[in-house]
Amino acid sequence: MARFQRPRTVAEGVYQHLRRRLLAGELEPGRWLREQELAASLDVSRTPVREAVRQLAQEGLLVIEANRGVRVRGLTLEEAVATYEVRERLESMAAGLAARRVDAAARAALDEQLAAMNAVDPADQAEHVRADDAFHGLVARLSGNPVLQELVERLSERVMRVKVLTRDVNVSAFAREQHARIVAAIGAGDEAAAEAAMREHIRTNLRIVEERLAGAGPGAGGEEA
Amino acid sequence: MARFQRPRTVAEGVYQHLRRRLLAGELEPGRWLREQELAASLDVSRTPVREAVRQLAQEGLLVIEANRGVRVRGLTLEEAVATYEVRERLESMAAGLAARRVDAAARAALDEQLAAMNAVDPADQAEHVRADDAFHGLVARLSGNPVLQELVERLSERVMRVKVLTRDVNVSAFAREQHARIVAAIGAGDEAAAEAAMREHIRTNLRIVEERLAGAGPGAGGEEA
DNA sequence: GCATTGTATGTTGCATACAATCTTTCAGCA
DNA sequence: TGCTGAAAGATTGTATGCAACATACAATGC
Repeated sequence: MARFQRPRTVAEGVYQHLRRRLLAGELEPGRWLREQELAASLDVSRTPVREAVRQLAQEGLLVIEANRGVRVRGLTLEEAVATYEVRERLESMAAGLAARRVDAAARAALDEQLAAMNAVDPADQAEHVRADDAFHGLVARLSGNPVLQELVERLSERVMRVKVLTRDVNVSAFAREQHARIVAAIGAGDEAAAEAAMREHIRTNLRIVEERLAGAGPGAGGEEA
Repeated sequence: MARFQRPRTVAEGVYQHLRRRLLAGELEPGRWLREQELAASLDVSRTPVREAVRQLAQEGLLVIEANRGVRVRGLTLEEAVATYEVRERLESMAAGLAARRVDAAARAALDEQLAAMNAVDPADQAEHVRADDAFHGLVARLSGNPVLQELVERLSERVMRVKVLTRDVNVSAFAREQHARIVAAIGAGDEAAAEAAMREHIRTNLRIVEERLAGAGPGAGGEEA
């Protein structure tokens, strides 16, 4: 069928399609994906499918095994913890930089995003994950450091994956308060406070993820030899 | 001719070939690369060339322009500074973590790498860049955080590119002393000292890059609309 | 003279056919 | 019964042909 309107290229359409299904948790970890099958189901040839798959593999969502196929990548507890540890450093750095160079437009964007997050239907898990990701992406963008922004966005895919696999939506009033504190610190131009607020926020989330992953056992799985 | 021994796949061979030429500064920024021409010169088809080019583009070494071709990406001063700022955070984090979990094997590896760096022929610029990159990669690996390691390695390509384009080999005795200090701090298990030493080392390099890029004008260029 | 449109060209983007490689299975044999 | 090995099957990896797209330039109408 292949009805993607937005993307200019077929390969990009396939990429977005697969990425969406992966981040939604629709394709469970460990599952085999065959290029031929994907191509047939999307009514395109193997070539653009292959291109999309390679890109997703490089981003860490798929694992290519030589002459064997691609599998949906799982997440170990160690990997999730490692991701959050790096995230803590990068995003607190971004928050600090954003506070240093904040202006009226930045404040408006942050307030708007904050309002959008609070307006999300509490039952809509996927939408919450998306909104939270957009908030963190905005902070990264406001840092003014494009390299930092790129790395944060790259990690955000794994973060979304962690959230989906652990069902960590973190909709609590506590999370809202942390978000508000981050926005306030950045808006006030208080670099140290912004860094600290972001660090605390991510540490809180890490604790939640650790609890759920540890409680659920290996859970996500899919990383055998 | 296509004589690559190591890689198992042709696409990987093309990738390594192009990557090497790019990091060596052989392919100047702004230059157009045509798939057909590359394929013909390597005596392979366009398919693996295309795959390699896409990967290099995603890594930030090439820029794809729709239906027009790929260009070798240039580096602006802002981008170089942004890269080093992020690097400072990530690699100091890595040094600290490495110090926290250091053991005999790690000490041996660090000493060995340090000796290898000091043994490099001072005239061999490319070898110096490689050895320095290997040192930083080793520290990242010793951090024990695979996500951190991956990001550092990803940035290292741009770092090498910055070094080649600015001809920053930084062979000075000062740099050697900084490397030694980093190794000593990690070996002693002094987390704070290791972080500080790495931070200082990268800041020094940033200053050198800034001077050279600013002095040479836009220099590397190649980022027009 | 200027703007607009038509056309030529070079490049990527996609589809299909073929080759190489790995896994698995099953027959033969100790 | 367990083991070796070869052949078959399945999947990725590569090559090639064709179509679509973007740009540049010439032609035409205003």
